[in-house]
Amino acid sequence: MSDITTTLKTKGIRPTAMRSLVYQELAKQDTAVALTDIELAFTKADRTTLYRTVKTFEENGIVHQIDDGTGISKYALCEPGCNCEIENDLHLHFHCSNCDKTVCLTEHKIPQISLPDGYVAEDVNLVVKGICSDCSGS
Amino acid sequence: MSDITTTLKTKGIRPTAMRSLVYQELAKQDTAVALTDIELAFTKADRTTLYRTVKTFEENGIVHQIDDGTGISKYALCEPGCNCEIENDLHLHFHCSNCDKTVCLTEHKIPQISLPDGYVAEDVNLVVKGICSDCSGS
DNA sequence: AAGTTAATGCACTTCCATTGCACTATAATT
DNA sequence: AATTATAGTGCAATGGAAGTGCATTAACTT
Repeated sequence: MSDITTTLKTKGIRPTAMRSLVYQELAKQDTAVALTDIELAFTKADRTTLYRTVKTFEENGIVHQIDDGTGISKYALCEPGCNCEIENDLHLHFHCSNCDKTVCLTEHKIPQISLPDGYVAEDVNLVVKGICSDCSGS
Repeated sequence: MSDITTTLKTKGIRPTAMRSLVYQELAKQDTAVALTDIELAFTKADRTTLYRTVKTFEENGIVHQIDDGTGISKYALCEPGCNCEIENDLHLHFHCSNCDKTVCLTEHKIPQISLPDGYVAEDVNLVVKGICSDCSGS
């Protein structure tokens, strides 16, 4: 039984062939990818299946969804030990306006935010837009 | 000549009747609004016109666009003296998952973010999701 | 192996953002 | 004031992405 199969089972997901492949594809990425990107990697699979696969991953804490401000949802595998639910564990994301790639800066945690009275924070999303190291040429 | 007309002219925008009305409508709001909201306020005007009006406002620094993670763009008038372009002037936004309203917390500035080498920041977007004071009942 | 439950694929819908083009109003020029 | 240029507005249509319903197929259970 492969590593991926074990991982999926551990998270309470039935390890189908499709899911293993999608997991593998996500693991290959060094950036967060859009559903369309995944779709291009699996021309034979249906978009809906990929959509639901990713959603399932998300619900089970295997993937986190990133809103980088482009209006297109991006997805990335959670790091080992990542706990997306815990606010303190949230990291920031960087979106390159040149190559349009979005990366997780997992080592950069989001600072504590103070809110006005009566406001209750459940989730924090911090996206920095600019030029990534690949594009800035430095 | 009305205040609004003057404001528009100062920003280099031709002060048409439509634009003054849209400005007025935005000024009334205490939250950031979606294009659809503006559309509902002006049933006689075309959606495209409103769309382009808001875009014009945005390009000329009268309005800033907010991506609150719902996938729907929200717009809000810039505060007097607001300079959306200057990174230090960026404030955070709060999106209530109960009433679906998005507010600008202009007094809450975004802390300085450190990035890995080679990354150049141009813009920072910080959205906190949770329950707003109206909905939390406190 | 039979039956139950979940996953997949297809078709379709919805929602918002955006564009092209014709028409109209505004501002500039004579 | 009439003419021309420039910019704004409205209508129609397109496109992209997210999401849903249902029939089919595959995966687990006993």
